[in-house]
Amino acid sequence: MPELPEVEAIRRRLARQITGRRIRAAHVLRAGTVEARPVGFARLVTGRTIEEVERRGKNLLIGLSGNYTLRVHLRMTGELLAGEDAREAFEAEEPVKSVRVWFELGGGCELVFKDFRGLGRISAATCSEMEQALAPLGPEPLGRRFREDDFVAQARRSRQPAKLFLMDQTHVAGLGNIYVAEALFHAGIDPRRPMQTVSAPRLRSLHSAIRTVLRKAVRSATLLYKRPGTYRQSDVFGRRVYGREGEPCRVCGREVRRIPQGGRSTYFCPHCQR
DNA sequence: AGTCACCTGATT
DNA sequence: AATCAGGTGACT
Repeated sequence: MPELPEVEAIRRRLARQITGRRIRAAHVLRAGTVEARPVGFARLVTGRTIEEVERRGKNLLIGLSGNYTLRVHLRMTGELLAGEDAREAFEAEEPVKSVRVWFELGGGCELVFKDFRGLGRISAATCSEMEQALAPLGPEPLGRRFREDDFVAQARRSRQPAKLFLMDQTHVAGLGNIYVAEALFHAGIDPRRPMQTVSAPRLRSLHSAIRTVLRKAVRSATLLYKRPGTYRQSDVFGRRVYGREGEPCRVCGREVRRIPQGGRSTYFCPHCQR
């Protein structure tokens, strides 16, 4: 489900709920979800205190005492819920099918990783191991290290179609199918066009479009996550092209098209994006 | 660079 | 029965 803005919204909510709490126990209900043997995983995290909740790209990073980090990647349908949210999630499901990992925290608080498709992943490692694992990720698009010249230079070297270039987390971290489509529309770039052939001015406008689109989405996702679960990203954000196949482009009125790229759907306006 | 597998469910 | 779904990594 989530791309950077949703993960950021989840992070903010979670930080308030679980920071400072101790992990009293961890239960792995589906072995495939953790990247370790379940017992080993539980042993690694139990007894540690949650010091912070951070985000890198689409990864949630839960900083634990003793220089440990818990990494949660929600993939398509993962949810990480704490406190009230966790309790509700548990109670709403009888029998419990989609809860994959369950943590008992101090003060009777719970932390639940739910994921009906089971593609999400959780891992635990020392901080330095985790840094290594995350090293391939490109810069945070909303951070200072996402520099326009670097982005343009990298783009000019790539023959990848624009859509695939942006989906590749090593160039920029945190974009997914929706926000790539929206950013490319904003910048007026055809998603099929090899990055190399996009003009420098357009690449600069893409750099800025990525930030604008994401900033706006973070704001809206953060507001909507006051009630997690009820949230459907597609209802929310003022999408220009994503999911609008056959509907009129909001700028030129022509039909928005959908094409397959990299095994997934790309939405764009062939008139506005060249 | 492209395709597929990983899972489950909703929709056509 | 087939296709689609906001992601990623492992294959050819």
